[in-house]
Amino acid sequence: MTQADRARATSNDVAVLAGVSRATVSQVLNGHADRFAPQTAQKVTRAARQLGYQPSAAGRALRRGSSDFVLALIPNTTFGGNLQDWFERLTATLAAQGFTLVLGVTTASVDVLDRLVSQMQPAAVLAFTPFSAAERAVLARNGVVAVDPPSAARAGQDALIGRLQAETLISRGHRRLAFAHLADSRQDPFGAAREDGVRQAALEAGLPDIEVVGLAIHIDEALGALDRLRPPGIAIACYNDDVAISLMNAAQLRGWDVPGDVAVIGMDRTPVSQVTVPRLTTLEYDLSDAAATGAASVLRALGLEGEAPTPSASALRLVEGASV
Amino acid sequence: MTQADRARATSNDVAVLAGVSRATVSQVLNGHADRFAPQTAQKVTRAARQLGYQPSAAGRALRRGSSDFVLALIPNTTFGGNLQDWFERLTATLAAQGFTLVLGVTTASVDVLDRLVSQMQPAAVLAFTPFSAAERAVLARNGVVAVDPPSAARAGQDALIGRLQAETLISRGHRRLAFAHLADSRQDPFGAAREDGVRQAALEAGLPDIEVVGLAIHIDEALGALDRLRPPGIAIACYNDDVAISLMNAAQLRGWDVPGDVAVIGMDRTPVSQVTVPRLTTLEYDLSDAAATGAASVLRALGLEGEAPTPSASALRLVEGASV
DNA sequence: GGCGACGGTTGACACGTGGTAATGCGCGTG
DNA sequence: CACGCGCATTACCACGTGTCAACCGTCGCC
Repeated sequence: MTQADRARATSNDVAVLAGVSRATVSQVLNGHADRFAPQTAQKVTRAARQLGYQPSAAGRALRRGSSDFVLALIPNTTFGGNLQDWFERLTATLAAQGFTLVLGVTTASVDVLDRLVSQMQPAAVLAFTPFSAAERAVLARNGVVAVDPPSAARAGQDALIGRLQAETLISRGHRRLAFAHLADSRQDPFGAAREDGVRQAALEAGLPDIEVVGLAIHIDEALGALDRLRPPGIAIACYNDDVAISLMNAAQLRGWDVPGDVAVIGMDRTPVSQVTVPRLTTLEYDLSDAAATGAASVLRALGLEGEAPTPSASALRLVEGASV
Repeated sequence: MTQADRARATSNDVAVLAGVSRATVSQVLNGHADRFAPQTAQKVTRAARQLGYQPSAAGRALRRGSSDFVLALIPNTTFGGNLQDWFERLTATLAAQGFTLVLGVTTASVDVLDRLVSQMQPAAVLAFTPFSAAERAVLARNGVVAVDPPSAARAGQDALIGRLQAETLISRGHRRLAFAHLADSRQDPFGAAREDGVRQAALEAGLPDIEVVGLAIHIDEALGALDRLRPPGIAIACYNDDVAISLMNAAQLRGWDVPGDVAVIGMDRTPVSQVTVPRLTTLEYDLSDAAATGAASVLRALGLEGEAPTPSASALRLVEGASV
């Protein structure tokens, strides 16, 4: 009732209310309740709840040398709408373990990251794309745990994406397959694994090896890439929907029919991909799966519980359009 | 050279190197340098620079009750334009005043914000969209400065956007103008001001009042909205590029020529907007302007220097396509 | 009955900072 | 020459937390 009425309650307030010393409060609330009599621990937890006690982040950070913040570096790509979903789930999972998620942006200069990390002293830094050497140095210098994107699981997931794209194309009768990368490799961290997934599926189906192109989101590059693939009769698995839309429009400019002459499948199911003519066939990725993976990685890196989740195709859903 | 070689330097390290007491260091570095002999102050600042001294955020926060973090709440909308650029500039401006920018995401539940704010005790919270009552309550309870979006400047900027869209359409000879909102008002916080901008420009040009539609990014809604505008001979200023692309594709499905029968102008210059057929005419917004506005608002709210910047059209650039 | 053992609890310290009361010093004046 | 006065510098405290060594009471054992 009077919870959180006034200023923040300190561990001393809890101690007074529970009739024990502050040291007891600290130990009970930090996982050492077994050192005390059960009724003492209960008194403490009850008092803490009654006061709505939340330990001061500043005090904790000062004493322990690192905060309870987990810094997630979001890539430069535009925010998909489902980022919010991802963020909410990761926040909830980490909050259950006492961590608080905050966001940073990966910038060209590491100075920003340096300042951010040295100020916040986060418990861990999580990224989607592999850390650069400079970034890794900054993190090491500040003694911060760097949580790499779970490359194994991630690669497995990406291979699944490529495989599913290829199988969709093959099931529609296409026999000459290609993979289209996003040219800027900085924005295409998952392309290699997806390309491999497409290749594997093609080989297993007894098709010839796939062809590979790369393009930036620019109509001239899309035209060039399409010409190199020698339509008609080409089926292209694309790194993302933007690449797919670029190629689709290039095909229209060249007078090729989609999907008759050029088949295209994307990835991400961006809103725009569902208003194109023809509507884009693409894959939707349930980010809650990625959130679980990310949270597990963080917890494991911090030495807490957390099993390595296996990549599951259940997070991938085929969005049927008319481009294959 | 040996700067930042090992662990963080403390104010004590600076004091030892400068040959003074720690309190002297604190006062000199906290704006009370005039209380000391010039050469003493110089010794301190020199030693601090040599060691790369940065005061511990935890220590400061513990002592002062609030941290030097500024929390920016990014809206749920797809963040058109270059978030990275905006983030970098705002970070730089705030860093010059000793503040560090971190990002949070606005979620439906305020619990996330509550936890974030109570943990971080930020110096200020900055948002793009007006705070809800619940959010404001959370901030007030935690004694945190809430920096409202500079609605006046923001509205002025949005009015400029609408005006520029309208003027572009008018200059191409279009006489029946419309504005297309994004249906989900939660994702369309700036639509009203932009619609007004279009309307004003139309009235000043002696044209009839504009028509207004709203649509989600879905082809059926786009078709419905287009039909309500009774082509041919309609020129549509759109809330963003996604809306514009949707309407362009709807026009193609209905057999209307773009821009002959239906003219469309977007906003944001998303990558995809430049590979459409025809290429979309749109506006590009230099986010550094918004960053300057945001930074000034924060500094003013914190009682520091900062003049209110006026909205300038210089931040807006017309990207010539072939859709008008 | 004395002594060691042991579980339960607590005082004391350190983390790094910012501010305030007090100290030392030098210099001018009576 | 002594005294006081102003100023540069210093000692100390508080912020809230986590942890360790030390303490205390009780029990078992010889």
